[in-house]
Amino acid sequence: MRWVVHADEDGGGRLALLAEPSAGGAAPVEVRRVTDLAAAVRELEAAHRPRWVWTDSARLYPDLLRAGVRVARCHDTVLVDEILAARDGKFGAPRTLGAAYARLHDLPIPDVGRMTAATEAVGGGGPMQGSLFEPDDSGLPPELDQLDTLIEVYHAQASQLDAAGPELRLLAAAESAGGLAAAEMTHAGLPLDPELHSAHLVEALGPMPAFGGPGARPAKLQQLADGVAEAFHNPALNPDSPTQVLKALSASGLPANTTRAWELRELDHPGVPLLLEYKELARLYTANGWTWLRAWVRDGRFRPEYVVGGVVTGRWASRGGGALQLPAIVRRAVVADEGWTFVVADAGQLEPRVLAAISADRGLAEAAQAEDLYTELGDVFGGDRAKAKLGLLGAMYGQTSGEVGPLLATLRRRFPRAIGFVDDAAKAGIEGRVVHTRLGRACPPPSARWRRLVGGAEGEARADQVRHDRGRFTRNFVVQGSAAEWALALIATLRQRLGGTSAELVFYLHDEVVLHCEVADAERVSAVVAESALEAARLVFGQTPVRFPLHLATVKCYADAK
DNA sequence: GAGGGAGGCGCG
DNA sequence: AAAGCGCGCCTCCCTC
Repeated sequence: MRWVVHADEDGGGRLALLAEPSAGGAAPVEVRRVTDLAAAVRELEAAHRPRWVWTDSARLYPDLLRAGVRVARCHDTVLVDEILAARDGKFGAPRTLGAAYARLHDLPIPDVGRMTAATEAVGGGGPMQGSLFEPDDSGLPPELDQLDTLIEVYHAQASQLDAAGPELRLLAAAESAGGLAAAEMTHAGLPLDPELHSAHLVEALGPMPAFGGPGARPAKLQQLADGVAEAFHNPALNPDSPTQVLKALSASGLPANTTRAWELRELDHPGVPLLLEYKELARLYTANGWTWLRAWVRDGRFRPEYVVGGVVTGRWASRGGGALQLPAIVRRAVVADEGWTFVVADAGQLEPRVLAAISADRGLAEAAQAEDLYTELGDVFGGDRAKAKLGLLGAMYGQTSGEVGPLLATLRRRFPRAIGFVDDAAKAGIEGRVVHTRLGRACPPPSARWRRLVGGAEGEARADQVRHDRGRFTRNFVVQGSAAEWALALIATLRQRLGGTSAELVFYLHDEVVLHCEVADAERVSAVVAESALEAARLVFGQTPVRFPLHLATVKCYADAK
């Protein structure tokens, strides 16, 4: 059963019941106008668990969640449109029904983007609007009925997915499930104790400065800054300024091309350790200090916004709060509620295992049956695990220099299909072709700038450079993107199977999920996660001997999971 | 004074 | 301009 949803601005909306595919016909069987959309969705969900067809979970679902309504399945039209558009070589359109409609009819893409929280906060909306909220930001021509148009676009997408085959249908369903999971995660929030984080900050930085603003530094940070200035005999030296630091280093006779930590560590000077410590703490202060805490943590929950498919490879991105870069020290303040615990699951060595699966390399697949793939691979390099890891990562990232070259030659000999697979992807990229993930997500075609540079107008070396840059990108795309599909399938399966437990998905980071559940449920939840991981592998890779072992931990504090 | 590129670093 | 992919977000610093 499929219900199409169009929401009004006032909590009501229209619902259209689609005919079963076997019955044929594109016209809805029934259309209802409701004044309380959340209540209507709740009722139909309880009675039928339909597949909901709507424009955009990111816009609609948070309101439903706030009203206490959850749904099992949906078709997210803008997410699916983005996948389909990518396969036509089109990227960067706004996530609106108008863009999907325009693409369907070969019209210019309307330039109506979603208003972000930030633009709303500063009173965006323009001088012509009577309210802060855009009444219609669909980007559709006003004469079109939005529900009818949504139905039309949905049918077109469904037939494109059917024509493309089961892999892409699976990707569309998983991406849509991801859209639901993302909204649910933001709704739930990651439990984070602000007092505890603040205490960690005081421990590292000293007390919070009484007055904010530029130049205000916590005590320990200021001491370090003073120490650096003194060591380089320059009282005015601002350690935040790479330009000034580089000058100071040079004045002290130290050879450095950049002020990056790895390069500074090579230098022998009393100011350098102070500078390194300063940089580390300054990073903490600016990225995850008290300002961050106040902006992003409310009522003991960190609530970032997730952008499903926000990375070209299909990985998620995030907006605000730096959710996908939470440093270890912040994780120390991520503590489960009283009587609750975290179940943290991360996939070990996901990308090389994915490579083994998508390339169907028997040798690598065999190694990928082991708990530690790199140790297993070490035999190839005389038992040297580090070499195995370096070589394989080099193969997936396109590294050729340094000691990786000879390792790669060995790997190529031993695992010809696996290395051949990424080599082929690199070759496609270099030649300006596109590559696809396991389930059919397409990488962007070369840009006009790329074609111009490859044309050679600016010199052979430059042309070579950009061609090989793209080769490394496509080489990695097939692996990273297929790994993202496994993770997406895990999320989709998990949220279906966690019903009946207290568990909620509260964080997701590329190859790692964090669930928050009652202590008594932890064992059962762990089992569900393990089963879901198996199911994800089956869904995405079919029959494969490759194992995707999970590292499972039940912990009170996120930082203890590692 | 807004905007954006560069440098830098956190995460996978 | 760190060998080697993908991001977000901070400050600095230059341009308009």
